[in-house]
Amino acid sequence: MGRTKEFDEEVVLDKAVELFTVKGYNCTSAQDLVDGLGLSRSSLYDTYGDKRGLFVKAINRYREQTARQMMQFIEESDDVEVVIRHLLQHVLKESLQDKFDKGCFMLNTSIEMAPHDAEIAEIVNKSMQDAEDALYYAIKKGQQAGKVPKEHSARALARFFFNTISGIRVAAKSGADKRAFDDIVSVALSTLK
Amino acid sequence: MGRTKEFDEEVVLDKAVELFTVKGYNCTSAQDLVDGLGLSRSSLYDTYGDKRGLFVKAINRYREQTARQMMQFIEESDDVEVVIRHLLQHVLKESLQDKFDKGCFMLNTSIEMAPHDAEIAEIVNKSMQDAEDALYYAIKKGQQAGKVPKEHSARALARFFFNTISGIRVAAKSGADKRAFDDIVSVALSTLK
DNA sequence: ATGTTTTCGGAATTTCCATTCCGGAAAACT
DNA sequence: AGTTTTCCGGAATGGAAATTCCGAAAACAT
Repeated sequence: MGRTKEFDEEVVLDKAVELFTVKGYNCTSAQDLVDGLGLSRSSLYDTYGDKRGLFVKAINRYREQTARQMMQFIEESDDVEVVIRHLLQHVLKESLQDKFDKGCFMLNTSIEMAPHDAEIAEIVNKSMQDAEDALYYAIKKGQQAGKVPKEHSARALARFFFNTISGIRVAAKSGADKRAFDDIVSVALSTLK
Repeated sequence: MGRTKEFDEEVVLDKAVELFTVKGYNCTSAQDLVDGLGLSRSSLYDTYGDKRGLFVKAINRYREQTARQMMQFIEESDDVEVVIRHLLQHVLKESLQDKFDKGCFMLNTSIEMAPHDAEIAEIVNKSMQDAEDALYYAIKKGQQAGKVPKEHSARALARFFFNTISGIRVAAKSGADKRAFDDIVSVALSTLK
C-alpha cells in the first residue's frame, strides 16, 4: 500500500460543483480548478481523467443531492400546498443568498452544455424529469385527498410549477430582487386555490 | 472611395444571432463565424473589431427586434388575455419549431455571459426589464378596463408571466414536447380568471 | 487608363488552455 | 530502515482558437 489520498473526493466534487456553477464549463480553466479544489494538477488528472470527466462526476453528484433534497420536501408534509410553498421559498432563499449569481448548476448546464453533449444532456433531462415527477406525485396525492382542485391535471400543475422554478433560477442568474420573486411565487401559488 | 462591402451588415448580424444562439459565445469559433456569416476573416475583424464586438452588436440587434415584436403583440388587441395568450402561443410555437434547440439568445446569454461581463449583463437586464414593463402596461390597462381581476397587482402578474416565458425558453433548450408546453400555458393563463 | 482606397481570401502568428511529464517528498506498510 | 504508492509543484507539450498580416482584386475618381 502506498500513500493515501489527502483529499476527500466528495468534498472535492462539492467544490467542483460550486466552481462550475459560478463560471460554467468553458470559463472554468484547469488552473481555476487546481486553485479552487485544493489538489494538484496531476492528482486532478489522475483521479478524474480530464476536465470533462470531473464535470460529469460533479453534475451526477449534484443530481443525487438535489433529488434527495426534493424527496425531503415532498415527505415533509401531507399538505401539498405547504410542500410547494416551502419548496418555492427554498428556491427563492437560495436565489437571494446567491452572492455570485451562480444560479442552478443543472439549469446552467442545460443551457451551456446539453445542446452539444449528448451524455450530459441525458443527465440533465433525467434530473429535470425526476423533479417534475416528484412534484407530480405530491400533487396527485393532494388531489386524491381533496386538497387541490382538479381543474388542472396533476401533471399539468407539476409541469407548471417546475417551469416556474426554472424561471426563478434564470432570474437568479442576473440578480433579481426579493419583491419580484415574492410576486412570482404568490401568483404561482394562487393556481392551487 | 474604395471597393464596396460585399455583404449587408444587417443580414450578417441576423446570421450572427443565429450562430451565437445555437452554440453560445464560447463554442462558436471564429472559423464557425467565417463559414456561417459568408464573409472573410479579415472583413469580420475590420468591421466588428473582434469576436466580442460582433457579439455585442448581434445582441443589441436581437434586443431591438424582440422589443419591437413585443410592442406588436401589445398593440394587437385591447383584450389583455388575448394579448398574453397570443404571446405565450408565439413563444411556444417558436420553441416547438426550434429544430436545433437553440432557445432564446437573450436568455442563453444571461446564463453564459452576463455573470462575468458587465456590459453584456446590462444589455440583457435592460432587455428583460423592457419585456416585463411591456407586459405591465398591457395588464394595467386591462385591470383599468375591468378585464383582469385585481387580486394580484399588474406588476406581480407581469413578473409572473415574464417568469413563465423564461421557464418555457429554458425547456425549449432541451426539447420539451408540445403537451408539456400546453399544460404550462394553460395553468399560467388561469391566473387571469 | 491610372491611382487610390477598401475589401477579400487565406496564410502566418500569437495567445491561451488542457493535458502530460518529471523530480522530489510524504505517507503507509513490511 | 526500505519499499511502494501516491502525493505535490511546476515545467514542458500539444493543439486549438483568436487575431493579425499580406498580396490580389474590386470599386470608384480623376
